[in-house]
Amino acid sequence: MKSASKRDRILDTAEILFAERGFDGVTLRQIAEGANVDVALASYHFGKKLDLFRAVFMRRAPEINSARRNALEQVKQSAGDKGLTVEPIIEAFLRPLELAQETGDKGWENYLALIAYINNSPYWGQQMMSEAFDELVEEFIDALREALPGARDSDLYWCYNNLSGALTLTFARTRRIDHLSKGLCRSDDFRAAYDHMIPFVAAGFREVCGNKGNR
Amino acid sequence: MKSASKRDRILDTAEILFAERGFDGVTLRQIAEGANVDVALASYHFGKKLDLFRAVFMRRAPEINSARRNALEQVKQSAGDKGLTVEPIIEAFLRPLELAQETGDKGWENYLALIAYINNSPYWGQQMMSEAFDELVEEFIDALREALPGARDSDLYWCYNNLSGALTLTFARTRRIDHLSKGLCRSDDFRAAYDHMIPFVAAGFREVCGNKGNR
DNA sequence: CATGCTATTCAACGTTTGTTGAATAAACAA
DNA sequence: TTGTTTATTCAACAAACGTTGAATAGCATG
Repeated sequence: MKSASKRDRILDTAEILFAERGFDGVTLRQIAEGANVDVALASYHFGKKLDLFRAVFMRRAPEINSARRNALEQVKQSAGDKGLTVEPIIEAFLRPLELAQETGDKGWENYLALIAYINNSPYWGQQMMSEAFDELVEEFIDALREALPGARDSDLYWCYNNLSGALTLTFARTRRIDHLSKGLCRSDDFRAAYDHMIPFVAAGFREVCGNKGNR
Repeated sequence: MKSASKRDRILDTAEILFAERGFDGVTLRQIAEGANVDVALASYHFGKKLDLFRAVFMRRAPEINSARRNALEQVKQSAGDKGLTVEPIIEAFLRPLELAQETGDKGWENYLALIAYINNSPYWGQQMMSEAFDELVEEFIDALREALPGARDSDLYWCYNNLSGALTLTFARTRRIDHLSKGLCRSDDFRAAYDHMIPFVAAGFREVCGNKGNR
């Protein structure tokens, strides 16, 4: 991170700090200090503090979307004319995030923690979330509708809400499960988190959205 | 809220604002203004800002715990020697919160939104969460272990994590599902949220924690 | 009424905040 | 080389921050 441009170092540091402490919990001076840069430089490159936050948020969103889109496309092709099933769709939605978290690039871990922060903040940020991700989410819900014929739309959306919540808490890596399980589970064991989340969520969709025969 | 003591008005207003904007997003002066009270009064009653936050957080926790404990006790008695099953346990864990949100007392809605905020904040608050709720959570996990004989402990904890995430997002009432579903679902329709969450989560537990025959 | 205790306000403190305009350095074009 | 644009620092601003100590009011108990 030392060799990156100062502009990028500001983004990287802001990503870390915003993810940890939220928008209001971080000062521009802390970001500047972490990036080894003058305070005024953040304003020069990004404008207001909120604009910097937005830049951090939008930087990695396209990469997530394209990874997910590719995975979904592959699931559709594999299914062929046998028809779509629930679990592979859920997997296509979730696994790209696990892979991002497992790259060893701490930036991705921080970014997803930032998403967790925003996704649970009612006051602001929802517009950013929708702008960045909703279009592709709709495509996944379309696929699930196809895999669960006869499902009510409202049921599908409520199930997606449950999925989103479970995923978000995993992003946050709060270490609460570490404490609760007395070390048996670790918040940063992404493999385990997703391996449990995927069948859990898939079973929930099948239960709530009918189609109980087709398992 | 006008007739309540100034001390209580501070707590009520702080509850609203902390839930909306988080600890760092709220100033003592905003709280004082909302409560129609001098700034210094918050410090007089509660000490530091963090102590006020803690007071807000701890105020309603016991009531949740006792409501949940009663519900769990009733489930155990109803089960008798037929043995515990998953869904009633989940229901005992969740329904008391729906009831709290449906009392019409906005304070409960705000309080639970505050919980959502803390539960997804990695930086701090986890100690408060554990202190307030973990003891009873353990009792619920014990009950689930009994209902799912042969389940691995780690599986139970990961499933609880999924449950906790889904519940938390419901607390937050971010209105994102409203937007996504084009008004078909509403974040403040608690009945619908819990009616979908309970079977969803129960199915997830059964799927992941084995015991697939006993449905 | 006087006394003591709690609740509340007032005024102010030393910091820290986000942001800006001018000054300087670096990179690049002609 | 110049001149121009971009990147970066410097210094400073007014505003807002949490917190405190002293002053005032309310309200009991004696």
